[in-house]
Amino acid sequence: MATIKDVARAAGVSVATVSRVFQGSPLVASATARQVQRAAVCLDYSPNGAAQSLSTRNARTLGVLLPDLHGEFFSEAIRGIDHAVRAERFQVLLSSSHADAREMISVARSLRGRIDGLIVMAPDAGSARVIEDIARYFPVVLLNPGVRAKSCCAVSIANSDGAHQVVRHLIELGHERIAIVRGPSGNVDAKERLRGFRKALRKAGLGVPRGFEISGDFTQRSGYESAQTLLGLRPRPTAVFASNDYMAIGLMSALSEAGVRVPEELAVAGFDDIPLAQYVRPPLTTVRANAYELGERAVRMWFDSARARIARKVPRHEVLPAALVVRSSCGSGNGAALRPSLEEAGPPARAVNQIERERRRPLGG
Amino acid sequence: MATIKDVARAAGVSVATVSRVFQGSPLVASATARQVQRAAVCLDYSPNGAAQSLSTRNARTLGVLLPDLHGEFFSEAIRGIDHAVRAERFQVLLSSSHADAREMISVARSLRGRIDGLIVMAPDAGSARVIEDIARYFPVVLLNPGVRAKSCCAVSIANSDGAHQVVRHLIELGHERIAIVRGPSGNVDAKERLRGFRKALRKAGLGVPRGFEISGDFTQRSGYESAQTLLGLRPRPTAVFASNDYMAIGLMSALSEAGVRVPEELAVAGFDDIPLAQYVRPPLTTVRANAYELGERAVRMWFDSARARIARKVPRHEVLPAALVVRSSCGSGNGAALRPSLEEAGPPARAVNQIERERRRPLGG
DNA sequence: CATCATCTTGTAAACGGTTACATCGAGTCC
DNA sequence: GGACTCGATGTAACCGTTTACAAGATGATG
Repeated sequence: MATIKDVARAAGVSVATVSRVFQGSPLVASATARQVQRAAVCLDYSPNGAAQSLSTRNARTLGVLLPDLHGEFFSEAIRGIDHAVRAERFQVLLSSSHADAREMISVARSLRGRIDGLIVMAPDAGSARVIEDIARYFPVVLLNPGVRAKSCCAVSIANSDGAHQVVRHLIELGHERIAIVRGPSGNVDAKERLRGFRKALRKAGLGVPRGFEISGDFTQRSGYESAQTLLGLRPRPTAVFASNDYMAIGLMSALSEAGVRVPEELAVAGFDDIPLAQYVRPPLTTVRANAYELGERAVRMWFDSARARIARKVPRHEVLPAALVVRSSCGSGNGAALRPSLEEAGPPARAVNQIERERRRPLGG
Repeated sequence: MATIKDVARAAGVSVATVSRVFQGSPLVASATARQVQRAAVCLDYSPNGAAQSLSTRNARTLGVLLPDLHGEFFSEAIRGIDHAVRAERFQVLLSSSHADAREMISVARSLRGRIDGLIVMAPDAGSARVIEDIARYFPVVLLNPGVRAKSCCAVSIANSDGAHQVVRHLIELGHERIAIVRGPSGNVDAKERLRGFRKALRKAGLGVPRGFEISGDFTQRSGYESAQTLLGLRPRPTAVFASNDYMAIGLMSALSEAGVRVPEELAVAGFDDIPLAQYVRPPLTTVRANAYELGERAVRMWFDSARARIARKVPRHEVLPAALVVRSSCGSGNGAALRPSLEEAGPPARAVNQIERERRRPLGG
């Protein structure tokens, strides 16, 4: 592989000049620049990234630490991250499936010199110390954090508010016995959604009967299995809020097998609005949590705070609004209505448009 | 940030010794090693990756070039890649959404010095030259290639065989008018699946009536929209093979809206066996293309060929068997039968077990 | 013509590691 | 006790860039 020296020799100039040419420096005479370029092409040269990183002390790379990347929520988040990162001509170094905190820290440390910063998704509570530790090495942006790490920016989804909206929607439809399938204990999203659920019921003066908070772990299977518990409850709930779409879909699948009609006998709602939510039967009423945008924003926030080195003392925390998406799995059923959050700060216009755009054209038109 | 020199000074040794300690070299007296370790912990030191890469000429990083990472197939593939890469204590540098060949090449070049090799997913035909070009820089493994690039290893899915199996299954169920919803033109997977479809019909002595090959682009929406075309066909097909699961799901959604019963009035089959395929109603008969394993194998293949520098002249090409997964969307309908390929080389035992393991437990047991 | 500013280019010192080679003690052997 | 071996450690060159600084060329200016 050709190095900068080879190019310099071939072009009859010094390495400094070659380096300047490749950085588009205006200090090089255009005739010289042309010569250098010719030599570079001829030798098939391109600069060595490691050497550049070492010399300039930046890697033009952002690290991404994820817990595990199952499912569409993650893949959408990564997509958002990738696009935003690429817009800055940076690269993404991805590392996922971190079992425990120690492993996470050791991976983060091993990235020193290869990345300029880190996007960390740590949905498990109790990792505050881990984050603080990592944040000593690089500027970190937290994705959907439960942990309010003091030293870094964060962007999260309005979990509690979203859950609140969807449950209020159920209540407005006349439901009074509403159950929830919870997410993994320890998971912050799950916890917040549960909080929103309870708050909505409390506000409406409804209680949560014993056994109406069923445990789950965000997998389709756990949704599927929750059906059994659910159908055994007396009095039976008339509606159920699954803490994410995967569980809602697993649940509906089980209900269909058991011959329980949705929404007539049991209304089902989810959370996340994964792309498939609109394609299951009946289409799933859910809460839009835009994973793509979540990733995108996190990256933008990172660059913002990297550019403004000053005032880093005040880490920002953005909350992405969640929007109720009404389809027919809860029986209100025209499959078209969309109810953006009214409580939410910030204009929901964007999300609405997005949803409008992706709506399927009616058949047989 | 502490450097190796700081540690050396603090421990009262030379940088060479510190370096040795961090590499676990046996040449260091254990007392000295302890001192160094203490100093390192104290200074919160960890080695600079860029410097290491520069010095050793390896980056312990594999690049991954993807076309775009929509949907679960990609996220599963990445997951497989990530796991396999991590098992070798390497990192993943991810770069996706490459619009055109030029961009792909320029990104690949810019990675020089930061990666040791590349996994490239290039489902568009005609990129052979791009690949060859990139392969001059690093060892490349192709993921699901249509292009038979001569200079690099590849791992792909038995697209044609899989399609052949599923269509034969339809034929065995008695269907004679079978349509296909095609994938994007130019996409190699799509092309192969179409080939398998045609072959199965030809073998059975069945023709493909005019208009029975409907165009699509692998998106749910295109599946949804294909319903309209499909229902307009005379004579109407009794079964349809959608070239991937997303389209099959979109299609079933449209059929449900149009009041067409699946599988009674129209049998539907897909391809990929994405996790959700078993949770839609009716559960989708499809072909298992294990994306996770695809990614995993690609990485393993890369390491194999990296270790055996010799005999690189003979790039291997693995084909991952595809297994028919019979659920009820085609009407054979016990939702349990699994028919592994009989034509397939290699033992299908593994895939079968996997499918068995993930089968949902019956409700109310 | 000497002086000076301006452009262009080169020299060489970082950047933070790795590692071939040299060195130095302490045993071991005869 | 000198030669030799062997294990532990240090010295310094090298990896491929960037960049502060020096320096040479050129043309303008007084």
